[in-house]
Amino acid sequence: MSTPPRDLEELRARADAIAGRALDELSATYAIAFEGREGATTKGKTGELLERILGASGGSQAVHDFPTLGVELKTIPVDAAMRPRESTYVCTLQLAEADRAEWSSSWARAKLSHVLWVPIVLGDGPARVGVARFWKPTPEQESVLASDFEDALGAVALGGVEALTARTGRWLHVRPKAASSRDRTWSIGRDDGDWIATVPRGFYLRTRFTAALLHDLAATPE
Amino acid sequence: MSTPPRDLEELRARADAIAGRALDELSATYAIAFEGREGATTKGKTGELLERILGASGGSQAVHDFPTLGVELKTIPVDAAMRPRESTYVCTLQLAEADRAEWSSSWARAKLSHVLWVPIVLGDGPARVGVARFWKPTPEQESVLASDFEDALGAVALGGVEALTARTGRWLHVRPKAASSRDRTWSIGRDDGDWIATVPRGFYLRTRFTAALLHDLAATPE
DNA sequence: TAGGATCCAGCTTTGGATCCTT
DNA sequence: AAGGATCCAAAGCTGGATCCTA
Repeated sequence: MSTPPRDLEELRARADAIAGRALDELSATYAIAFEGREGATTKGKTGELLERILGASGGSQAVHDFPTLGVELKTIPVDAAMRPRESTYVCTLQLAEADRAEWSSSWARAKLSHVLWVPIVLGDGPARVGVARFWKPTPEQESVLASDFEDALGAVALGGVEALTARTGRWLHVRPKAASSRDRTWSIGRDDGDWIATVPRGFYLRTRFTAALLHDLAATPE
Repeated sequence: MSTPPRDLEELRARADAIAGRALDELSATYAIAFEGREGATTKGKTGELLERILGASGGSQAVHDFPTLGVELKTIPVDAAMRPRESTYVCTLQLAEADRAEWSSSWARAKLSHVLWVPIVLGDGPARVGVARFWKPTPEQESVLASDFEDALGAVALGGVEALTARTGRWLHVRPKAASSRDRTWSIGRDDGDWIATVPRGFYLRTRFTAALLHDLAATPE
């Protein structure tokens, strides 16, 4: 809908311009279809609406939402106290390449290196856009994320994909990511080097991490 | 049943002697009545059994279990991983004296100053005695306990007993302690200085504290 | 009433399952 | 298959209620 923002300031200005607006009002203003069923924010629709309003590229390629700025857009549903209700999807885990992957060159790291967090405030009234904030991980934050990432891949390398559960990882963890649990992709299994069909997985940020992050960002001047 | 132990070494030796023994076997050996209903460890019975086996004074007076040693006995039910299932009772909160109480002279502090923790391991088989360990709070631990204690009494002093909930306190917190919620004792209420009838309360150590504590003790040589 | 504690309904968190679009 | 995520049953935790004995 919108053209890509030329720079960070333009992106920030666009985000500021929609802070406080209700989602259904925005979809009408920008003439973008947006129907939640029964008033619930529906799966993925909000993210796509904000992408189009802010001028993100969209599409399924493995590039940033704002390629020229290297910035990723994340809409995050929060309650009135700015606390997220859910974990946040980061990207797919390439199980077939788990033995070769490294944090430093990973798509997860690239995505998380610069994020524009756009809270979607779900309170008593209609869902509204909150105050957006840019974030880059501090060295301390990144070292935890890196260690979580490597723990996950290490688990697959050592014990096969069955050894990797959603319990692994302090802030970044791995969960199924598929339309159905019958979906399958290929991974290394437990029995030495055999390949097995297994459900696809994705990386997610735990709620306790994004909750602390949003809290910190709200307490910090821009 | 047993005479009081003469010193800490004798107490330790008695505790070591029963480590690994099943509770019903011990009750038979020592000829002390002990019936759980349906195999569950029943309220208070286990503590009383261990008191008698180890030679604690028993009774309801506000003195240590081993008065000459200044040691308190705490039986604590744990799972196979030495994780407690429940919070641990410390002592009654004297609501009527809440405005004058201080940690340094409190019965809570005296009780917690030297504890013999006796795990009761509840796993697949019958309930068994685990490896007992002595504990004295480190200065860091005690400062948290002191601050929890003072937060609790401060809440009563400022806002009345209604302001004090089980949410107050990081490690040490306050909960009802009565045979029934109709039981009553006297406390300061919210409406300035009025005394109101309210349910009696006790201090408890939260499970997350005793879990960390047992974990640390198990990892530490004697 | 104090001491020995556990019980258990309800709320919260966890983590596997699922939905839609390109 | 990748990207945008939320759904929701079951496990875990919290904290008020309760049981027994002296």
